Amino acid sequence: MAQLAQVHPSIASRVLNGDKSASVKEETKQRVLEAAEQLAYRPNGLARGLRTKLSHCITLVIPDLSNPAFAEILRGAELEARRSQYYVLLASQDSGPQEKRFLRATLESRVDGVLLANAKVEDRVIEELEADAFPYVLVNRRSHKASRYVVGDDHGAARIATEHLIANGHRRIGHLAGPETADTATARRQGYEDALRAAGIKVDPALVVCGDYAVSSGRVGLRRLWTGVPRPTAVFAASFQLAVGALEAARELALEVPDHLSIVSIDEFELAAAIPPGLTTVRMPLEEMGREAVRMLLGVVRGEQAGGQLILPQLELVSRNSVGAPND
Amino acid sequence: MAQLAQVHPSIASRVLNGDKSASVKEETKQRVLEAAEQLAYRPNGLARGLRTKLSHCITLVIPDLSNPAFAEILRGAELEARRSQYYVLLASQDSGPQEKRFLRATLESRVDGVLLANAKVEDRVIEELEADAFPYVLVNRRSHKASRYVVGDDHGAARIATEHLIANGHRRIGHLAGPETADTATARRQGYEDALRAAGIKVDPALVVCGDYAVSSGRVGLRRLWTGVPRPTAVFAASFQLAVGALEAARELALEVPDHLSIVSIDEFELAAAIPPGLTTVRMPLEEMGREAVRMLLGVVRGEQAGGQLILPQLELVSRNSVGAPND
DNA sequence: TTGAAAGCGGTACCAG
DNA sequence: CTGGTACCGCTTTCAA
Repeated sequence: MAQLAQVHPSIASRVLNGDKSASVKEETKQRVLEAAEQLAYRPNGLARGLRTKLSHCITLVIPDLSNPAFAEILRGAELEARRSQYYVLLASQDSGPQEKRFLRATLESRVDGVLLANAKVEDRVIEELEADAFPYVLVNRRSHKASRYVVGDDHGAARIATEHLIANGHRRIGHLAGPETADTATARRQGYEDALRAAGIKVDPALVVCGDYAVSSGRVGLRRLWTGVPRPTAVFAASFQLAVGALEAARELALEVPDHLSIVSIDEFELAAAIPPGLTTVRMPLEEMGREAVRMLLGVVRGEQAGGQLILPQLELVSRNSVGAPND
Repeated sequence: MAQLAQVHPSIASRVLNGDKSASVKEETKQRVLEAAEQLAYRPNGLARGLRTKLSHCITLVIPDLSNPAFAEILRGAELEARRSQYYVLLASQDSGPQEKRFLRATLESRVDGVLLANAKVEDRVIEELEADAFPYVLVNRRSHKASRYVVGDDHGAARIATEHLIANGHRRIGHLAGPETADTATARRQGYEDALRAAGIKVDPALVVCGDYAVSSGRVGLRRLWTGVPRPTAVFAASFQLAVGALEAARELALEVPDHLSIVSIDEFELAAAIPPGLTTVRMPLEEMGREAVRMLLGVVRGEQAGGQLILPQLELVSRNSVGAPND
């Protein structure tokens, strides 16, 4: 490349990197640019990375690819990364002994930073990252150990969902909660409880079932709620999958939704419309979370920004047909 | 690292890479190993890659993350890559002007190979890859231009689906086909037609609606089919999303499934059980496709294998409640 | 304004 | 068996 332009490699480097401080004769610059164009020249990323200590890659750790919420986050992350000429290296956590494993890439200095997306990250891992001062950002997960995270407004979303039920006249509102280990789940539960209290409704622990975010949890959860006392007239599900499971159980129980039971959930997907009778949801800004997390991470990598806690406010109630008035 | 063990870096390298041909005194070897352990030493991947010309990364190009089928493929790919100490770099095609763009990584010699997963890859791209002798494998997509691909048995799956309908007594079977530009779609259509012919049923083009693989296509497609002549008693949808759309339309049309209309589709997901009345599907080995594609790709990278065409045979009819006898 | 040289952190191929 | 050395392809500093 350099020889085609008949210049020294260092000059080529300066030109191609748009080094402002370097002064290069206009004619020479042109020669370089033309040569580069002609050869469709692309500098070797590894060599460059070796020299500059920047790999231009980040890792995204994701617990479960089949969860559409993570697909959204991933998409946002990839979009934003690309805008900054960064690549996203994927580490799905189900691919073996977690722990250090997914940090291998960081240890090999293959990546400039890590995004931890609601992974069941051990606090220990965060501490280590923190101790090494290695750039990382939590996505969709808070932690008091972590100095940087990007999350949605889980509390607010849960409030909106619950208030929607209350506005429709419900008083005995059940909650299919996510795992107690997930702070998204606890925040949503908080929001649910706060909405009830704000409406002067007593919070009844018997109306809350904890499980994980999976479809099967929603199924058994709803059965439990339905056979319990008091029996709810509406249910707020902490995740799309939980709602799907609940709907499934309702069907098995021959319950009409929303006539016998109303259901709302968090996280909006195209499929929510497809499942009869059409699931009412609260949209969380998942893609935006991915974007913002990358933005924050790259800010840290570039040393422009120490990071911080970002709570994305955008919420939207997507009203369909799974909510109606209580029937008793 | 080398200095802790008090050996020359080259020795350390030999030991750590388990170079068989090199002879190293047992004691020295131990010293190196201990030092490496103690420092939790990980060689710099970039430096190593620069030297060995192997980045230990591959790119996976995916058209659309929100399609669960690709999530499955991705998962398989990631699993298999990890087994071979490889990293997967993600390039979702919706992230901007495609074309060369997603090949940037290859041009920067950041990756050792590319997986093209049913991307709407221009033939030109394939030709280029071929011309450069750059390792690549098509996944879930055939092309006569391509010397290597891994696909499922689309034709067979379509046959199984259609035959299932026939076995249930249907004769007027409609088909919601995928885009004519996708060879998976054409293969499925072929399978559908062949199954009909094998059963002595005349193929009627009026019973086939082409669209894309999206939910909305399924909705308008089913409406078209239902209002057309002849009116089908059953429909074979070429994708899960198409089936979802069809189910949606059926609901709008107040059709009972399967009483008024039977539906089968290809691609098995957990959600298929969740959508009333429970969608009967034919499972395609998506995860396996991802795995095998990576396997093939790495074989090529290592020069052990020229590649070839791999058609994964595993198919499975997952019978639920969306298929019944025709009602007329 | 340009050229030369060093070096990022390894690996590979020598000679000792 | 071990140590030296060159070099992968680029950036950066310094001298010309």
